Amino acid sequence: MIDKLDAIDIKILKELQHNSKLTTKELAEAVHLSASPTFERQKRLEREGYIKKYVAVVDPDMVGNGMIVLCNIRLKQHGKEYAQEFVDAMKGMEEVTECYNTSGDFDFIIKVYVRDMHHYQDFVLNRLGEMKSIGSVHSVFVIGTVKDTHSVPVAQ
Amino acid sequence: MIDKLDAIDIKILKELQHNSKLTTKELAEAVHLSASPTFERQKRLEREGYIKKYVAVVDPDMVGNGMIVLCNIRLKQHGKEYAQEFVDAMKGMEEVTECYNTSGDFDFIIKVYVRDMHHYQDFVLNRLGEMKSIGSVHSVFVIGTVKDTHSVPVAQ
DNA sequence: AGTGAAACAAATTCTCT
DNA sequence: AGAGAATTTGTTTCACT
Repeated sequence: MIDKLDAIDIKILKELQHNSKLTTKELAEAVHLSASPTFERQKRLEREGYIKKYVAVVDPDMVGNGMIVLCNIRLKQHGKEYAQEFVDAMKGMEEVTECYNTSGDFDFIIKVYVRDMHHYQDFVLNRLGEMKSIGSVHSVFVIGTVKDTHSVPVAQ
Repeated sequence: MIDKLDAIDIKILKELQHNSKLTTKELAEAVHLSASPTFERQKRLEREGYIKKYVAVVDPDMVGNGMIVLCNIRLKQHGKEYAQEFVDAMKGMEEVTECYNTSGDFDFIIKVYVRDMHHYQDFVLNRLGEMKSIGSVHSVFVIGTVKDTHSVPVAQ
């Protein structure tokens, strides 16, 4: 947990969330330590699960999926089967990158990346529309991305 | 753009979005090519902006910020000054990891990572509450994360 | 826990096809 | 464009503090 981390561990997490291609030497300089303890700390953070994985961040516009829709979904009923059908379907759809069970008027909110409005229409009609678990869909369109850090805050 | 990518480029993007720690040799095996052309393709994808950066994915629970709130915000007025104050403030807040300008009843939706409800209360009252640009705030709490890939779909 | 050197592996470049 | 060898650079381990 967080209280097992000292200031240097926190700095390492912040640096690597920003740029995981830093060499051990560069990271060591950033945290004012030599390479081997820095390396050992990074491995410990991986081993203990603070760092889940390392990924490349791909530009959605460049790969032709620059349109983002936040889609609020209400299930038809709140039985286990309906929820399971929905959850399994979301996990299998590539264009759905995030899916949260939420409080409020809707049951779920999903983030969908598509090429354009035509593809979104196809997604809603032919993919969501085919599911018996879904009661209603309310689409919120992203007009512009103001901020999208790929970092989680790390408490000090 | 996407039409400049062949099937191998797309495979490389998919693999690296899943795990950027693959060695050139491992990536080469995955795409059935030898190391040097694979390496050259990866560099090209970086150079041309398909890959924006490489990051470590940190577990929010492990670092004590496991609570997610999706916060819908309406500005008081739609003048440029108000929007600018809001946007600049969002960029400066670590707990706000995403901020989108949206269609619909609200102007923006932000994703906030906090420790617990007390911290969220503090965030709304003392951080958002201090801003003259904000008209109203509607909080949607994340009960559970069903899916959170750190990947964008790459069209085939 | 940290340092610095040594051993090892991977990234990067180059030449040839 | 891609393959394979050669070189450079980074990772990982180890002996010492």
